[in-house]
Amino acid sequence: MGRAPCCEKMGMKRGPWTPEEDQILINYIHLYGHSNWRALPKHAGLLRCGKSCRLRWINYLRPDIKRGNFTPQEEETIINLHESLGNRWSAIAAKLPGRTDNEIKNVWHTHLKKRVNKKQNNGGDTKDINGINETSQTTKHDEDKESMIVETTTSPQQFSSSITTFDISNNEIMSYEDISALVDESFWSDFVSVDNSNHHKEKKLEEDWEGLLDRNIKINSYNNSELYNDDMEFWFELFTSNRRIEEFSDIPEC
DNA sequence: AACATGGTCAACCGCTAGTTA
DNA sequence: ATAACTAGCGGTTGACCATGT
Repeated sequence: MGRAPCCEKMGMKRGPWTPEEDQILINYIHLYGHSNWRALPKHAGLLRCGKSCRLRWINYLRPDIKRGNFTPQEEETIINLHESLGNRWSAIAAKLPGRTDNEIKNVWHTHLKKRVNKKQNNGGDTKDINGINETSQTTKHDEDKESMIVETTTSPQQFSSSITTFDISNNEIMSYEDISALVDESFWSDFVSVDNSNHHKEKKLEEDWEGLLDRNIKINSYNNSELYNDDMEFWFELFTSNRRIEEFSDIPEC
């Protein structure tokens, strides 16, 4: 069996993502989900390979990503899990809500590995990692885990700390309400079960998307100072509203 | 001030496993 | 059964930044 080519190398853009590309990707996934990464960039109008889009979404754009420094508790968890799981970063990430395997891998190689090695060389007192007394921290640790999960879905800071923001709330570009207007109640169930032969429905979806894309590209006015404020409000509102979270959770997992 | 060095992290590469036709 | 394809994973790279000399 021959290895399938990752993507068409010719004409595919590489390197850091621009805010425009991020916005296109996030808007597209809001509308259609990501059932087929390979086809996604073509339909979304992105000059990226599907793999790159997937990585960008999973490691950076996903709404439940928790940004910022790892807490001592998280670091402790990583060290403990690494001891039992080894370099299975995705398995470790599964135990840390809002953290990606890539991020955990990075923090392991840059901080934690050294710390563990040092500890082992010193004879290793495993009770106090990062200056934390494990015994006294146990209950607090569990509480922190709980609050960590809540924060993951409610804190607007995780988005404001991100380099990239999206002006989805800006009326001139594309508000969530705009997207919702395009996406009626039955959209997701219809879309998820869409029959490939149903060209009419697909055509309509394409038209909706192209209209959205057109608007965003035409405007092409990135005023970052405004963007940050509006963006933060948007995400805060989005993730503090149960109704919206439910709607958002309809995006199919891959 | 200029350069060297090391740390950080986003993104890419190549492989494997799973799924579909 | 198997070829073709996709998603996901872990390792690696390279750009950028901070700090040291």
